[in-house]
Amino acid sequence: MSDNFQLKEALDTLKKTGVRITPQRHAILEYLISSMSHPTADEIYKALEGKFPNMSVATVYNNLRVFKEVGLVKELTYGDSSSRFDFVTSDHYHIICEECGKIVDFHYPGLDEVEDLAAHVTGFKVSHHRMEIYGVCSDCQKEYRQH
Amino acid sequence: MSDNFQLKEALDTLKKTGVRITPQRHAILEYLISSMSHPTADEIYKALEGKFPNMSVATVYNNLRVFKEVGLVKELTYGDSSSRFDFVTSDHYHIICEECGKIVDFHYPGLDEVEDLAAHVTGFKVSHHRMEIYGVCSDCQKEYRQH
DNA sequence: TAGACTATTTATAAATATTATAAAATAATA
DNA sequence: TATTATTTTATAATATTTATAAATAGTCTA
Repeated sequence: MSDNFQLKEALDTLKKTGVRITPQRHAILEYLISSMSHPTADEIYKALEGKFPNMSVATVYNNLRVFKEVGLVKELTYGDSSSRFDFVTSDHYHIICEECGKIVDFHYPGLDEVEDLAAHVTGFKVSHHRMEIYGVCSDCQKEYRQH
Repeated sequence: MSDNFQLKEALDTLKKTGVRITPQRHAILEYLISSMSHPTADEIYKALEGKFPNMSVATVYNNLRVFKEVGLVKELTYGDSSSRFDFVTSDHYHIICEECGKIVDFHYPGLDEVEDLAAHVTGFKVSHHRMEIYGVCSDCQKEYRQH
């Protein structure tokens, strides 16, 4: 699935849900898809400074909220100060390096069983879950060995 | 396991790790254990205002950090603005109501298998994971039906 | 026990992320 | 084209958390 296709689909979703496709929105989506990372709002802002010299940070926040509302983007809140934003593709989880902060995707079938048990025990009507794993990435493990 | 026993154990941990047991620390721990909730730093601060009229917010933050470092407390970062702090007892997870924000504990064996797979696929050395489930609690489900 | 040293608390200021507001600009619609 | 609604910008406001320095309390040793 190419970046271009993902972008087209995303723009389609916006059209369907009646959200205007402004140049800023186009650029933010494009960046989220192509960057292959999980940028903060500020990182997005800085990355697009060249193209949009007078874009406001508020615009980035506003549109990330809009994208979240139509389900194109997920907000990730880790311990650190600022949220990170992830373009939603398929069911994948994240593993996060506690040394350098790198976030790597990995795929796993999904934890339906846990959801079912929790629903049964607590009486909740479950909508979704969140899971991530923490550790030290191979690069940082090497670092450690050298010192 | 009574609150009192948990508190004693916690104080013991502090002693072992050479962390001084000040009245403020005692009170914060006591509150975390007895409250059975997942308070924010500010909630803790407000709850102890009576006992310690001139305690600083910084003290709450400082000590929560200290407790985290010795493993007595976990910091939970959800989407909302402020972190919540949870006294670590045993391996349990949280299910969170999207309507009223209530957080309920539930026990589950632990997701070692996911950790192993992630470690294998990504080359990370895994230390721990985080998982929580979102849904609507039974109270809020009732609310909905009435309106 | 006195004195020296260290850890902790307090009070305050600072940094930072995010949201709110109002005016200007842009796009959509009739 | 005139009107209306949406979006962006610029700015200010809010709130959480951290940093700093002085004051206090606790610990240790001579």
